[in-house]
Amino acid sequence: MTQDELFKVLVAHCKEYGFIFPSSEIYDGLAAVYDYGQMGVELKNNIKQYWWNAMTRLNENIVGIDSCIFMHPRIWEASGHVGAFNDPLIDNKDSKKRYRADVLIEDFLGKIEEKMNKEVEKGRKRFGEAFNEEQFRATNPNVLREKAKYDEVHGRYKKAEEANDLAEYRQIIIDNNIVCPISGTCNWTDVRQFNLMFSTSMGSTAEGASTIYLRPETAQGIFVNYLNVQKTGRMKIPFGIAQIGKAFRNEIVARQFIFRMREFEQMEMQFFIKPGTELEWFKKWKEQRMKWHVNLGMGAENYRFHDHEKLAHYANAATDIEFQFPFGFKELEGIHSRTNWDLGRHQQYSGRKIEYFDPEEGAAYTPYVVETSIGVDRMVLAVLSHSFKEEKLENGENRVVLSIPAPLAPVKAAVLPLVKKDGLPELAQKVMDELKFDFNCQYEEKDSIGKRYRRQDAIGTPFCITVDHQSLEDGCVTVRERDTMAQERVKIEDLRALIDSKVNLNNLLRNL
RNA sequence: GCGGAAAUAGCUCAGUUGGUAGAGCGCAACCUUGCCAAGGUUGAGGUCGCGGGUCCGAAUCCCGUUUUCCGCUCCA
Repeated sequence: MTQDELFKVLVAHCKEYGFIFPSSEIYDGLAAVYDYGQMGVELKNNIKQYWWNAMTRLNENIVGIDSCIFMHPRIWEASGHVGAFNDPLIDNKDSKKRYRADVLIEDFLGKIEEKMNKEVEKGRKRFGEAFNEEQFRATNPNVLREKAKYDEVHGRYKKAEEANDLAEYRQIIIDNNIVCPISGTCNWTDVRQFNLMFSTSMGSTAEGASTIYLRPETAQGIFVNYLNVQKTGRMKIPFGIAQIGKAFRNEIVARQFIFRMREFEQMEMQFFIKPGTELEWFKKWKEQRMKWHVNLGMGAENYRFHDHEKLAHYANAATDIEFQFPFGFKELEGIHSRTNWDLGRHQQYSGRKIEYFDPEEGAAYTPYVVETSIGVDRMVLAVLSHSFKEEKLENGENRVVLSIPAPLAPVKAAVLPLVKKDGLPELAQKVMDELKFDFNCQYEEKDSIGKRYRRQDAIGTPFCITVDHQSLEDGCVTVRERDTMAQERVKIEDLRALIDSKVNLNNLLRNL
């Protein structure tokens, strides 16, 4: 089976066994929106708990918050999202390629500059020692011609940018005969604005309503609460604030199942530090986060760092932790050294002083930030795609099993009476009562025992506990392990400790 | 958003040159059995994605539309 086919089978499996459903399915679905089902939500909650506890319990200097999706609109101006999340896009009708209109124009300006520089180089060669670049640029007709063109286009471009004049963008492209690099033609569509932020209005009357955005990232909720947390929690630098929450991006194309959704969930931690120490902390968090991933036991070879060469406007170092998904190595988590850009901007836009008085330094500064940001849904997909296996058994039959790391498994144990008579269901219910407070358990008495084992394999239940006739006499049950299918007899009173030793999240956390 | 392909029962699919839908698995109840997807009986479940059109008659032909997949494009 190719990776492509495997992915399709996985998507079908997720639906069939109640992990992930297409949203609004009875109304034909809603593009790139998915709902978590009865199994998916358990898996997702376990992942979130693993992260939350790793952050807030294992680090005394990291605390959590839960900020709102609605935030003051000015926050998104300060963060740069209002500007940068708005791309003017244009399509070439012949090649069917889409470009950012502003990038096309900027590339064109770059080419003019190149031409000017070439003329200057020619002049330098011709005049040798006597060459005066400034004078040459001011007098050479070839250079002046290009310069005039550049100034004209640049002027129009800047004006259009300021006014957000989409028609003018297109006119600039047409007037200068800027062609598509693929088709070589100038057959362009209109320029359209794509706002990647969802907006809605707050206020119940139309007149009093103001436009607000659904947050495109959870990070800003942390930054705007920096002062609150630092002061009320008496936090001392270095310290971190963690948050899990929904974010929304109006992606032009959202695909690959839950890998890129329009509504998604993030787990972000912003770590506030002294300026100048950011690269040291960046390195530390890179290591820490990789350790958190590898600790799940899904194979260190399935992860890698991908350092960014082109950095975002706010960052002075950035890397991704990539995971080997069925469609290749893709970003799972981002770690960014965000400098003091965000806090600085909020200081500027809000007018509030956002600083930290460092007693050791005897001075105040705006803290630097190292961010770790991971997609919950991507994590769910990583676990599911890695765990999904189709095995060929000795008897020639196939078995579908989800080898989910036991502490993350939705159901920890299934309690199964071998037959539904002779008092076995009653004893099995007692076993359920023994276990249900500590673990998410399922009770099943329908169908043959083998079939029930397979059903539990398909949802990744680590343990099946079978109550048989002998159990009535010796108080022992059969514990069947998911991955090896090995069985052992265990006393009912020892079950809790045995299961706990394998599924307790704290065992994972202890290794961090 | 563009191009290509697809949509029939919960799932996987069949359905011939147009004649108002079938299978296997699954599901529910009961009987029999009991350690790796057993057997039997009975039953529920589909106006064939949606909306138009052609036709005496459309799951089937035509147009539109929605959704999904693949490829572009975009991706802090």
